[in-house]
Amino acid sequence: MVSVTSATYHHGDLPNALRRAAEEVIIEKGLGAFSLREVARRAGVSHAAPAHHFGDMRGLLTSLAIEGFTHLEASMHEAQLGVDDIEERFVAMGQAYVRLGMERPAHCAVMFRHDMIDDGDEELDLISYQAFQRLEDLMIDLRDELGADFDIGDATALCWSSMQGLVQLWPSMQKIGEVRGYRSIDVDELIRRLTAFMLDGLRPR
Amino acid sequence: MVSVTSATYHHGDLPNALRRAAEEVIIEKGLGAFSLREVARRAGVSHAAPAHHFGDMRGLLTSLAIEGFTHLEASMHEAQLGVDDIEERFVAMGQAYVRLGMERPAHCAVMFRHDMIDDGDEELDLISYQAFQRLEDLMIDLRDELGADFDIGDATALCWSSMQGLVQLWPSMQKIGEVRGYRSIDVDELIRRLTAFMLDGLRPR
DNA sequence: GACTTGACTTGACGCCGTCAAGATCTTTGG
DNA sequence: CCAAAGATCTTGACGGCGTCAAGTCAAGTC
Repeated sequence: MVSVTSATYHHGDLPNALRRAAEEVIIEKGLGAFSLREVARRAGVSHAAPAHHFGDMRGLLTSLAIEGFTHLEASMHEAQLGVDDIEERFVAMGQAYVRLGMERPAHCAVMFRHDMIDDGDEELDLISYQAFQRLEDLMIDLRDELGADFDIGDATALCWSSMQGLVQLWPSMQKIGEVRGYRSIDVDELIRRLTAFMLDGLRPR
Repeated sequence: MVSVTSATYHHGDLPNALRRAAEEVIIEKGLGAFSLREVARRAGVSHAAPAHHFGDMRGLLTSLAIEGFTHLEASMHEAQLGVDDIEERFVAMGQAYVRLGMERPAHCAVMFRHDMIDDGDEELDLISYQAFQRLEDLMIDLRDELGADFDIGDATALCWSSMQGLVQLWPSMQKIGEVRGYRSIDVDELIRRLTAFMLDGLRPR
């Protein structure tokens, strides 16, 4: 007979189950109504179980943030694979960023919340910096291939800000769109048009 | 003798005092550690006093958000006064937006948190839409005076997103700047350079 | 001067995060 | 093979929290 106890008493992979439950709660009720006890309840464990794996609430959310940056870094990497044209790579990068915001809103809600995650965490520091560098590297390639001479820091700040801002403002923009009776916007298409503006701004005149 | 009781038992202007206390708490501890009871404590009233004026926590935060949009709308209006050149007006607008994010971080932390404020509030709806329209009107002027033919919705989305994203990402950018040993950046100057990129992108080629 | 109204307090409730202690299963060392 | 050690999770307790109900107090109204 196989050991059933190991599947009941010892959860198979509780840390992951807790992250998934946390994601659920944040998506359903928002980060403002997040509750560690509710997360434990959904994962089918006692209210104090999360503490063993994550220390406290901050630890769990930090873990979610790390997961978010990991996904972001991977998505931005994959988006560029097999795309030769630098401008198309720029578009793909923007689409990858914003698509993550749409598909994983819970992670995005947490990734820059310095008041709720552990800013000093080394793993978080590392992976978020790597994600930033993916973007920065692209901007360097872009400058070189366009033969432009813009400041890398400025351009990176602009692109990063627009994408992050779009993710955050998306619900508000949708609302305005509804008020005006627009038909719902395709995100990928919008990003294509916004990146076109930015490319025109970065191209040498 | 003047009535002292009205200054003790009846607070002079408790709603405002509570908003100021709330702002303090959010700035000091972040929105994640926000507590209505702490706000009441700082305002020197009992823990249930806020309910009488704002109903509940959501009501107080909604009131803060309304204040934030009101300031934003006013700042964007004032920033354009007496500035004739359309491009300079564009720069001034961006500076006004981001400066509000730096000077009133508590308001900004709340303004787009649909999970913590009352989205159905009429006053909030109205003032936020007015603020949005200030930006949109500028984009229309910009298009006309530049003789361009870009889509107003796209351009507004780009500018709004960049400014909002910059406000949100500012701490992270500062951190990266420190790691690399940059000297601290002047926000107004950064906005000037970023808006220059956007203007180049929007100008007819 | 009784009565109503608005402003605030007090007390209670259940939920929350966290800590300490205990229970249960797994692994290890002899 | 079995006991000790350790990892995993539970139970119970604590104070703080948001909110509701009831009460207290000042001020205006007739």
